[in-house]
Amino acid sequence: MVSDHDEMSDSDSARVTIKDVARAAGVSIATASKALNDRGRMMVETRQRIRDVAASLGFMPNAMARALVSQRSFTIGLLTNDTYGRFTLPVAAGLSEALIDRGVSVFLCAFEDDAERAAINLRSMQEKRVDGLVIAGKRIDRGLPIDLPRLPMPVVRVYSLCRDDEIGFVPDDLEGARSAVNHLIACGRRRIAHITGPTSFHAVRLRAEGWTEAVEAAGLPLLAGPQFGDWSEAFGYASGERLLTLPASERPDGVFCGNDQIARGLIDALTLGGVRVPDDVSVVGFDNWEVFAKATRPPLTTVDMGLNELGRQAGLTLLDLVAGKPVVPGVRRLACRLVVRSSCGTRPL
Amino acid sequence: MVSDHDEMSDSDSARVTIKDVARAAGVSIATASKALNDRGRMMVETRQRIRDVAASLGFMPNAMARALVSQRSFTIGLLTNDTYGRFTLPVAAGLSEALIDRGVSVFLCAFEDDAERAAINLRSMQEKRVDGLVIAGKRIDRGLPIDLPRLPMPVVRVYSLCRDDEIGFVPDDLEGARSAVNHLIACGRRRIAHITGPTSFHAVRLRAEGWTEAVEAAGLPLLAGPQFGDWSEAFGYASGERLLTLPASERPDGVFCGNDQIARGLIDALTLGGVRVPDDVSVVGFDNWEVFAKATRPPLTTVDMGLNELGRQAGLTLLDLVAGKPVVPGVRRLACRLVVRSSCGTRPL
DNA sequence: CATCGAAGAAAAAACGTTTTCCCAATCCGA
DNA sequence: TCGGATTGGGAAAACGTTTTTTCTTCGATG
Repeated sequence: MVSDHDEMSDSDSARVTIKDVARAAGVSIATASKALNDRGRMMVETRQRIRDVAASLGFMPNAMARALVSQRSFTIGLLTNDTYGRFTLPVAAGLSEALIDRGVSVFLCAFEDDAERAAINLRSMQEKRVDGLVIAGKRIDRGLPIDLPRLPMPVVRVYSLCRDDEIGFVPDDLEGARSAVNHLIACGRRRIAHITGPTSFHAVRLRAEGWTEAVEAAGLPLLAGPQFGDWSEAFGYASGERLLTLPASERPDGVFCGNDQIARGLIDALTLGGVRVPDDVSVVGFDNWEVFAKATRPPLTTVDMGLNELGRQAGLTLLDLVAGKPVVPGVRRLACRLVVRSSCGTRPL
Repeated sequence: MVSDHDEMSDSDSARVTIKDVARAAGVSIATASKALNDRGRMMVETRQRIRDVAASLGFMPNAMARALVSQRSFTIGLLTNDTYGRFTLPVAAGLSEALIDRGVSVFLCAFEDDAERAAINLRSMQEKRVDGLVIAGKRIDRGLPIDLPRLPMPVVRVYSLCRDDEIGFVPDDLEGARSAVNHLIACGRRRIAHITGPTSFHAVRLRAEGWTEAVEAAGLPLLAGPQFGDWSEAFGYASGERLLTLPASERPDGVFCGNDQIARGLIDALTLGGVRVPDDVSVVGFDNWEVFAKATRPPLTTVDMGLNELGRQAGLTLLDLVAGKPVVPGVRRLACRLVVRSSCGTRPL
C-alpha cells in the first residue's frame, strides 16, 4: 500500500539543489554553477572539489529552472497522426537517438486523425515551451489534420506534405524506384512490370515515374504500364493470379512492387501457381518492412526508405534552426537504399 | 534562408507572460493568476475581463515556471527497449491518450538494449523532473538493461518483468489462451494442437498452460503436447508441413498458435498442402497484429492482448501514485479479448 | 461613532537555475 | 611603493509562475 519512492529515503534522495552543493563545498551558488558548467574562472582544484561534492550528493540540475532562465527547454515535440507507427516509429527512434546525445528529449504526441486531440497536443507543446516541433505523417502528400497558426517555434516535417517555405524530409521515391528497376535489369530481366498502390498517393506516382524512366532508359518495354491497386497483400495476390493467366511469353520476368505487402501477396500467388521466384520471375519490394521482407519465401529484396535517417536528420536540422543557424527552406529527398535478399536471383556483380 | 517563426511577427507572438495580461487588464499579477486558475475571490466580471484579455493576447502559461513552483512537471517518461515498437507503440498510444486530457505529456525514451543509452535517458528524465516513469518492455520475463536505483519518482511497468513490491501491467496470457482453446472447442474441434514459441519465454509457458488446462477441462487429448519453436512464420510453415505428413486420423482439427506469425505460416503450409482452413482445420492466433491477422487467407481469429488498454491503465495508475494515492503493489493481469474472424469456421452461438 | 469583518486586490516570497556585474586580493613592472 | 592588470569568487537580478500575506476600502454592527 505504499509507493516505493520514499521522500526521505537517504540523505541524497530528497531533491538536492545547487544551493546544497554550494553550501557543502563552502562556496557561493554562483561559483558552484560556474564550476559545474565549465564557465568563469576559478582555481582548478576549486572546480574539481565542487564537482566531487556535487557527484557525491547525487546532484542533478533542475532542467526547468535552467530552461526558465536560458529560454531553452531542451525538449522538442513529435506530432504525428500515425498511431499505428509503421512510419513514425523508425522516425521517432532516429530522432530520439540523435537528440538525446545533445540533451534534448522528445515529447511523443500521437493522435488519430482527430483534429481536437491534435489541437490539445499542440497547445500542450506550446505551454511546455518546446524548442521546436517535428511533424511526421504517414504519406508525403498530406499534412496533419490541424492547421498550424504561425508558431513561435521552428518546425520541420518528415514524411509529410511540405510547403516550399517550410523544411521537410522525405525519401527519394523516384530514385529508389529507379534503383529497384535497375537491379532487376542487372539481374538480367527484360520484361519488368510494376504493381503498386492507389494513384491518389503521390508516392505511387513517383515510384511509377521511376519505373517508367528506368525501363525506358534501358530500352525495355513498358508492358501494360503500372498496375494500380491498393496497398494490400490481397491485391498483390490477385495480381499474381492474373499474371498466371497470361501466356508465358507475355508474362513479365521481373516485377517491381509498390510495397512489401503487395510483393508478398504476389510471390505467394506465383509460388502457388507453380511459377518460381526468383528462377522464373524476380521480385523487388518497397519499404523494407522486415517482418514481411524476411518472411517471404524467398526473402525479399526491397527498397529501404531510411526512415531512421530521416528522423535523425530532421532532428539535427531542427536543432540548427533552434540555434538560429540559417537553413535553406524546401524539401530534402534522402536517398533510399536497396536491400538485397534473394528474391531476384543472380546477384549482379 | 530564414526560419518561419519570426520573433516579432504579430503583437501576440512574442511570448506573452502573465505580467502582460495583468498590465493589459489593469490588475496585479496575483489577481491575474487567480482569475485564470479559478482561485481566490473576486468580482465575477473582473475574472471574466482578465480571461478575455488573456485570450485576446494569446496567453499560454509557461509550464516550466508553473512546474518550478508547484513541484509538478506534468510530464512523465516512457522508457522502453522496444525500438521496433511492436509492443510499445500501442502502449504508448494508450498512455499518451489517457494522459493528454489531464495535461500530462509523455517523453519517449527508446533505446536498443544498450545500457549506456538507457542510463543517459534515465538521467535525462530525472533532470527534466518527470513526475513518474513508465517502463515498457517486449517480454514479460525481462527487465530493462538498466538497474533503477531508488528513483525519486514513482514507477509502473508495462509488459515487463515486475517485482512483487512494484506495480506492473501485463496481459492475462493464461486466460487468453484458455479462451482461444475454448473457442476452438465451441467450434466443434476435438483434437487441438498448440504450436508456439520458445520455452524460454514466460508468455509461452503461460499460454501452454492455458492450452493444457482448457483441453483437459474439456476431456480432450493433449496430443503430443505443445510444439515449441521460435516466433517465426517459418516455424509455423514447417509445423504445417509436418502436420501434413501425419495420417489424417492423427492430424489435429484445431490449432492454437502462440502468435500470429506462426499461425500465418501454418495456414500457408496447410493451404499449400491441400488442407482447408477452416473447413478441415481451425486456427487461432495470438497478438492480433492486424497486418498479419487480416492478411491471412482466411483472416485470422486471434487473441488481442489489449496493449492499448494496458498503457491507459498504467498511465492512470501512475497518476494516482504521483498524487500520493495509495496503490496496492503487484502485477495486474488484464483480460485479453478474442477477436473472431474466419479462421475457425462455424461461429459458436 | 468607533470598531469589526469581509471582499477585493496588491506586494512579496518562493521555486532552482544562469549570468552580469562587482569586489577583494594578488601580481607585475616601474 | 604605487598603480594597474589579472585572478578568484560573491551578490543579486532575472526567468514566469503560484501562493501566502498584507493592505485598502466599504458597509454593517454594537
